[in-house]
Amino acid sequence: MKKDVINIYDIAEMAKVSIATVSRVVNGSDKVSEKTRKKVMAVIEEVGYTPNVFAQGLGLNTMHTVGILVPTISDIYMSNAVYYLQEKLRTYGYDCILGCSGFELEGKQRHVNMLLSKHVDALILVGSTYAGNGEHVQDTDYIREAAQNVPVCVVNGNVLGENIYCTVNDDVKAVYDATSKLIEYGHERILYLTDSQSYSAIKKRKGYEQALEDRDIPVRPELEMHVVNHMHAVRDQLLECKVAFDAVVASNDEIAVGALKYAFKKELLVPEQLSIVGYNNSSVAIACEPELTSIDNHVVDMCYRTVERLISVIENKETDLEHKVVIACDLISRGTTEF
Amino acid sequence: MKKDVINIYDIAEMAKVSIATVSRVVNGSDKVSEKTRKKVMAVIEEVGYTPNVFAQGLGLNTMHTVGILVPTISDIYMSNAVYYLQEKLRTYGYDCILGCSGFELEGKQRHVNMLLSKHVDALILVGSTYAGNGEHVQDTDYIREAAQNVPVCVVNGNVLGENIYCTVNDDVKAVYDATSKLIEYGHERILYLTDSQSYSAIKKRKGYEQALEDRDIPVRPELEMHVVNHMHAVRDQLLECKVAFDAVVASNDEIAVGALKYAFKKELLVPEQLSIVGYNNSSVAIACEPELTSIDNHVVDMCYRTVERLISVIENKETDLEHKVVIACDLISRGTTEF
DNA sequence: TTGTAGGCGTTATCAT
DNA sequence: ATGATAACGCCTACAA
Repeated sequence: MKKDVINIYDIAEMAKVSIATVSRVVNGSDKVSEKTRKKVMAVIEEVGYTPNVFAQGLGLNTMHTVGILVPTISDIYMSNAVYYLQEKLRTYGYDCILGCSGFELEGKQRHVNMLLSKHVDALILVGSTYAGNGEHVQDTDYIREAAQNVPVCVVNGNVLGENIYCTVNDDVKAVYDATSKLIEYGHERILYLTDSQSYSAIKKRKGYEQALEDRDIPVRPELEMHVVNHMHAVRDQLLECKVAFDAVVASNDEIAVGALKYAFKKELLVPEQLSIVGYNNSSVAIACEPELTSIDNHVVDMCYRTVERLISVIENKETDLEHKVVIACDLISRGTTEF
Repeated sequence: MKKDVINIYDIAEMAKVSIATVSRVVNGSDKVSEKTRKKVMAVIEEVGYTPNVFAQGLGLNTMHTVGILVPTISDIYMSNAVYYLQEKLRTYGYDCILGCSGFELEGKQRHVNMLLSKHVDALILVGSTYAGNGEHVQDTDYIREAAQNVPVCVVNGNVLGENIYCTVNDDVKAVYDATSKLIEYGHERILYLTDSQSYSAIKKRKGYEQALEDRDIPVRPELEMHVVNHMHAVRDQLLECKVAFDAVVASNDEIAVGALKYAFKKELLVPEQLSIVGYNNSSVAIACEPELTSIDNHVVDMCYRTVERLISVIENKETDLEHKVVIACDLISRGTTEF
């Protein structure tokens, strides 16, 4: 079944040169006469020779591969990010190897080690879940440890440490602006809904609270609700709770759609009686009716910037890059708000 | 920056044994005395030694890795599939390396070769785009070629060839049943919407046509529309077209939601004046209102079965497996149909 | 410009 | 049960 694999010796023999010469041709060395190069290339093309990556890796200790880790790929945000990351990496000649770590520390550590053991040239962690919640700094120690071996990038999270490069959204400002708009339009009882305590969730809440404080509106704890990340669950939770509210800021679009379903059930007019702002500007934001006003976090930019910086670290060994780059967000206005 | 990597010689020296013994311990050979094993393990644990995968690969020509190829990961169906595939593969000790090939032949070929050049132990192609459209059989030649090196699995597509294993949905039956139901409920002018000519799209249309024919309802070409896979595009296309219809069967949920948006714009009552059936039972199906009746293709089952069969091929070298396994679909009834 | 030879870290086949 | 040693396929000084 298996095709017999041909190696550098075969090529050398067929082209009547030494393996060193073949190697030079393959690696584009300029110390080869044009004539020999042509001769060798002809043979290579003819038999379709590809260098054995293991042997290459053994000597060079690299495979031109970067490891991408996400908590779960089964999430629109993550899968988009992975798509753009790998697309950009390809243009630089890097392939990627994927890991889904789950949200628990143990899984994260195991997967980081798995990727490191494959000798990836770098590690990209996608999602603020990798940034811990700021309370237990030691929860991100495994990242700093990994960074001793290869450069580590964190997309949408901030982790301090040498050889770690972060790209984050300006979540505080985005939510601050959205909340401010809601206040401008007369809303005072604004509900903040989130499903996590991650780095970015915390920043979003901060933006929410700051907007209220700046307008001297009290921040009420009962208006900061923790929910399960599922549309129906959010809807039901809202139906059961007794607090009054006239607007919702959600930490992702699914949650926001859950709020929309709540309004539908209660026969509230949207946006007149209930305004809703989502986050991520994903496809569910336009699947619903009215369509969701949502904050676009520019995943494409984030990913491209991340890869560009990473490449400059890998190839130029630049180590004095800014450790954190901030990407602005956009408010995309649709039918669930008056603005 | 880089930690000095320790190797099998270091361990051997520290444990005062030969590298052969260390290798045996690492690989769980039973030809090692309990005493030596303990001694060696102690050293390994202490310094945290992991075998170099390149060196291992060089000798064994495998990395316990399978390549997963999708046209794009930025698609709910694909990202879910990848998630379940890699999850299941992990339980068998295999990691995965991901490629996004796009929908063009050239990209597919390039990525298959890329994955093969990494010496993956197997290849999994996700999506009926890899099955070609049945017209140009030679378009799948590169898959048969790849199958000469490693087993190839196709999820949701059928490709003939030795060492190729396919898992497909019973799309014909699923759409046949859904269409039949619509007919039972009095619909006669049923629109079939699709965005592709892939293997599975063709099967869906076949189910649609057969259901009509079996009830002596003529199959009208103008009721089989090709659309762009985007909700708004579908809505607009329907708004412009002049054919009358009272039901829609779509080849995925996004398209179905597009039809729903059309109904909303035209102020049609759903499901009374327009019934809609989607496909994939994805998250957009429950984001809209009324929620979408959709055909669930049991991605989880598909993926698990695929991996199980693959493993039995890899590990037991079983080659007499059925080349095609069919997984049934379920009709999930929601608000866009009367049933 | 080209060739020779040593090394990369394992695994596996021999002896012992 | 253990150890010595030859592959595995490539890269790269160093020699010619």
